Amino acid sequence: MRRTVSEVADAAGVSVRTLHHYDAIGLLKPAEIGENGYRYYGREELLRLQQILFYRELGLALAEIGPILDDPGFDRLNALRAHRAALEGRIARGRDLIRTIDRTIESLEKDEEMEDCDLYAGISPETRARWESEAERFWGAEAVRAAQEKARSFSKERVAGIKREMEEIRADFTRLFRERADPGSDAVQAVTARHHAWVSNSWTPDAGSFRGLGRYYVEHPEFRGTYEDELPGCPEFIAEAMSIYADRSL
Amino acid sequence: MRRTVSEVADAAGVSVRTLHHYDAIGLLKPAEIGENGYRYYGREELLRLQQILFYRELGLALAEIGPILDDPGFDRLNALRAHRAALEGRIARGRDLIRTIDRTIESLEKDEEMEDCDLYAGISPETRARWESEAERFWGAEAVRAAQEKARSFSKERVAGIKREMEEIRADFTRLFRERADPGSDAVQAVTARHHAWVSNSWTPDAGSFRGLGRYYVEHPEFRGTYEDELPGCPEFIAEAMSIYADRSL
DNA sequence: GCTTGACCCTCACGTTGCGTGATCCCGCAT
DNA sequence: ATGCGGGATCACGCAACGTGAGGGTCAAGC
Repeated sequence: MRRTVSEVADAAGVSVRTLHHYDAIGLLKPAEIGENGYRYYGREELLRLQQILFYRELGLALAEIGPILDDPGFDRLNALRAHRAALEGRIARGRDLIRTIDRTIESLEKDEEMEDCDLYAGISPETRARWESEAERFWGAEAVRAAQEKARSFSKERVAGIKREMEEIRADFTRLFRERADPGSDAVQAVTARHHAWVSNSWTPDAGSFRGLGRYYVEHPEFRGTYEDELPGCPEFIAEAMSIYADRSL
Repeated sequence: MRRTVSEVADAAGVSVRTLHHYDAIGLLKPAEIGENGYRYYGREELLRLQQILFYRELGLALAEIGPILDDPGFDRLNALRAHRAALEGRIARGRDLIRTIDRTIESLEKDEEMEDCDLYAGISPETRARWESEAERFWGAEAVRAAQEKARSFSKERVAGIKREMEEIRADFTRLFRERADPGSDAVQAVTARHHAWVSNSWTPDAGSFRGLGRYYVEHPEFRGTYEDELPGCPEFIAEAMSIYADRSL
């Protein structure tokens, strides 16, 4: 019932080197070492390896796994909670980074293809894909496809007009956000109503259904999140991101 | 206008060692090196450092930043998109890990405080806090506080009855999930109706409002996600997680 | 002119979790 | 005897610096 390194390695899906390493740092010692110096592992060690891999999978450092397995009275709960909190922090940070990257991408694209007369010019393919999947969930794939079909038939002037109007509403929202206007105020209501009317005129496949409009708008690059949810970033985001450092280094 | 290492380091918020390192790997060379061997930086280098820090902040590797800054024709868009995709993968993985950790924590707690007669016994403080904040967003802090007040006055028998009923509904849902029952089927409708009725009787501060019930239930440890959204994990999740490796190593 | 303290330099090892050789040993089949 | 498919032990390499060790330099006060 003794297994060699490669047998254990194959069975557990790790490399031989990994077993050597775990042995070297004292995390998993072989049950027995032959006269020839060979490492031999038993059932006990296999179970321990399983647990090691389980905690490793959770992202715990090898140095932390040893104590957890060795001390039965170890406070696994707190160890896990701490690790969980760290993970949440990393996720939140990752989301921030993605937002910044999206805005960077959009800015770069704006610079590059200013002449593009597409309705989606200046909006990253990622964001556009998100919009579309959002819209499909609310209105159905059929309705969205029909709307896109219709949009393709618009004249250049019509497209330019729509884009301008969209820009105006965007500018209004930006101003309100900047001023941290009360969501219940008349000014916000007016812009929201104008936005809703515009969306229903220009975009909504079924004008009768306003469900999800808020969330649809949520994904606009400038206003990510619902109105109550989160304040938007500055449009000159690159300048803003740079200024974090510029403030200190100039 | 020439700055020494520590001046630049203080201004940019990095360490002197970092500047040494960037010099060593050729990412940021000083504008000039004095006869004494001192590094002196100019405005040009400060701007470059800003950009380096900007991209570093996005999580790019130093080895990737050099080419981006040096080659004006470099495809920044694709570099950023690739990085974005990597970030999304990391986030998704992080969420999976957190779910597994939550279930592990809950299981450990179940083992430890089985005798706890609290309504929330066996549910992690994290999950409970999420439930509460969810509920507050739907019903308002006032209503939730009142409901908790009322719950505290329940007799032990009443609490036990509620928990048993909750367990039954949970078991029903689990079975349906396991069988991958059609969300529109009568069986699912029946359980959902029973659940709604139970929630409205036992918990809903305002019995007239069912808004958000779905999302409320979503956060139940066994069914994370809406019904259409995501299948639940096995209750004996630890065994399941372990079996990933057990299959291979036994 | 000398000391002092703050600042600069260049090694060079430590961190994390192994991957990837290089070189040598062991047992079994031909 | 020979070859091959395992073993074993170093030991360097990776990313992005942190952290001393040991030793020159600068500006200022005495």
